Amino acid sequence: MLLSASIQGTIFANIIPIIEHMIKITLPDGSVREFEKNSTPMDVAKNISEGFARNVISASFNKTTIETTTPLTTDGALTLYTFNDDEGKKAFWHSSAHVLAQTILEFHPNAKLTIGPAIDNGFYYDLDLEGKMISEKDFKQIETKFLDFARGKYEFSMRSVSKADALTFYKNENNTYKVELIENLTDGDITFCDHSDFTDLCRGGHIPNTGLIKAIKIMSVAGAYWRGDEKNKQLTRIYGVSFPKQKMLTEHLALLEEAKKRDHRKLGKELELFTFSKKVGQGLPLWLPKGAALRDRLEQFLKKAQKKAGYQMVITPHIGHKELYVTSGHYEKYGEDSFQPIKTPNEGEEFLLKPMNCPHHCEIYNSKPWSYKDLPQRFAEFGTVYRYEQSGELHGLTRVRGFTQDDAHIFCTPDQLDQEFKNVIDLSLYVLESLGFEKFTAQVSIRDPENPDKYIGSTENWEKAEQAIINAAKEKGLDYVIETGEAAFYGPKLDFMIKDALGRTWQLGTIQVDYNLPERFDLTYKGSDNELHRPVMIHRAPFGSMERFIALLLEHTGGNFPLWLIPDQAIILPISEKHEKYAEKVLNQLENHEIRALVDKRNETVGKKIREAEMNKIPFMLIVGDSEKEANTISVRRHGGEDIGSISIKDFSNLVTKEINSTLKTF
RNA sequence: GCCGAUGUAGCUCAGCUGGCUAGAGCAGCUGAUUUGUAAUCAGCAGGUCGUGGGUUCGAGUCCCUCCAUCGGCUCCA
Repeated sequence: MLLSASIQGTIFANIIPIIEHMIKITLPDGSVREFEKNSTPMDVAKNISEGFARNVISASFNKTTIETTTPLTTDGALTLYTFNDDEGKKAFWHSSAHVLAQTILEFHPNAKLTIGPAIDNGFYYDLDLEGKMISEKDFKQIETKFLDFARGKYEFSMRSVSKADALTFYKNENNTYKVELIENLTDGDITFCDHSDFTDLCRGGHIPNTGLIKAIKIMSVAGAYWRGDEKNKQLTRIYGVSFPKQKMLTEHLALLEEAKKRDHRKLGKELELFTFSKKVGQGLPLWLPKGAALRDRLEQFLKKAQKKAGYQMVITPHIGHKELYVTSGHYEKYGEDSFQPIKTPNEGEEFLLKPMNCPHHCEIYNSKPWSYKDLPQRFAEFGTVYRYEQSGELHGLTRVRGFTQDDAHIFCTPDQLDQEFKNVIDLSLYVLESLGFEKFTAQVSIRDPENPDKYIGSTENWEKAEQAIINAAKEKGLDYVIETGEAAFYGPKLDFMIKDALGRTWQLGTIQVDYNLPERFDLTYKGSDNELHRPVMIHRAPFGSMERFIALLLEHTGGNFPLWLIPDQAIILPISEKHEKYAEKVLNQLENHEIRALVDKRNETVGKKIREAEMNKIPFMLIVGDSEKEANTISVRRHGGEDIGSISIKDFSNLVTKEINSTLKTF
């Protein structure tokens, strides 16, 4: 559309004598201004104000990204972006990727360029260095050279190139990657971007010139497969981030440092929640007493809600006969990449460490005949499963080889599916809300229609399942995105995605609709028509896994867990040895009020005890000395320093209860 | 698994281009101190420098193997 409009413009300009012609530009605030035809977004910006124009780095016209130098030839809606806008950042970082590629070519003239997009927090460029490598030692000189180029204030300019010319250009460079990209493009849609003596295949969206980039930091170098496919060659990916001001880079790096303090691996160690041991094995978390207690509290919380929601707890073994997983289809799909089967010494029977609970729950369902009147049946289990994750994929508690799912499987009639699914959404939202997760995205994962052999089951059932999920998400008013090709092999799913301290997205809760396992396990129920019918199955885990959920909760709260969940709610700090007895008495009374507390009896100053209680993130410090003993009170200091003053234990208990009730609602 | 980096005391870190018995703070232990809202003082103890090889007169330091961890890629039932 845009292209044809500009071609038209060119034709008119060439054929018809230039007539003064005005166009109407609508700005985001709704105001309309008139400009001469062929004015650029930068002209518009200057018309608004010179100061503003200096900050404008990118633009979109009728919702299509254009250059700030692109002549406007028709009436339309124009949005101008600065670095403060996401669009502006995107243009800034995308442009930076061009300069990065130019810089790398200085050091490695034979490097083959591939792609270099802007990402959420910077940009990267993938190059084939043909055996050469780049390591952290090279970053400094890359940054220096980059800034040299940036200071050249080279303008970015776009030009259309015919498919044939584009192919010739990159064939001459022996760049098979670009050739492959161009071959998939339509002739007429191909554009190159030039700046300085550097040229790249590019669809556009740049800042006016390189001089706007004042600060650059090469963040890391990594291997990345061409087109994201493991079978392809691994390229060198260089990550960077750039800014229009040095100060912004400094602040950005400081922010990253801050985020590292919330890393669950660091906090988990500091707060003595969990640990790992090389001897036990990588990816196999060991829960310490405080962590285990916290985890148990989370489990009790969910069990209580689940009981109300009509779930029943079941328990299944940690291993299962290989045939079980052959039946479910998991063995075919994942068997090769799993921990290999355990063989019994005499019979040679093969067992697998349980990689998921669903097949076990199917067999529970199969343990007796069901009537439609019995459904839905909801079997829940905190089931520990083991999966062989490749060593490089392990990550703290978020990606492990042994973990516990807060799993449940709902077996219902097709008629009950919608309601059951919506009930699960309610439960999932209740869980997220109770733990203070406000920012999350709901992701609907559906099949990839181009890869049908990745999935089992009939197209008809898949369509039903996908529709059921989308309907439920809509009806519940979830803000959801649809991801094609992200479904499980047996069914589509709705996942709740949460970001960690560094902005990486993780899947927590999940709800999946499954028509396939019921087929494979031949699950049935007797309908009102006295015929056997197939139930539908919902797999769901509101936490996802205890491990990952607690990891994300740690990063979100920075270790300041909700009061109802935190391991130690209060610590009693006797001023000296002679107040120990009173401290014990206070502890006893707190226990009667079901407040989790401990006494710091060490021979240390109060100052030191407070310091350590602060670092241990204990919400309340209860200082007891002569005056408290006298008045039968406690002096309450809140984590962070707030002095609540000297109050009775009953008042303190009320305070704690009130605070807990404000965050923890009943389901 | 692949690319890049890291691995020194329980924790956080120092140890320059290879050169005396490997250092510090915190934690621990012992003693003194009996303390009022973010670190009381002193002493002691603690390390086959991730593992196994190699180069060298000599290796925490250089090279290789493996293991683990970190940042990515791929994968994620």
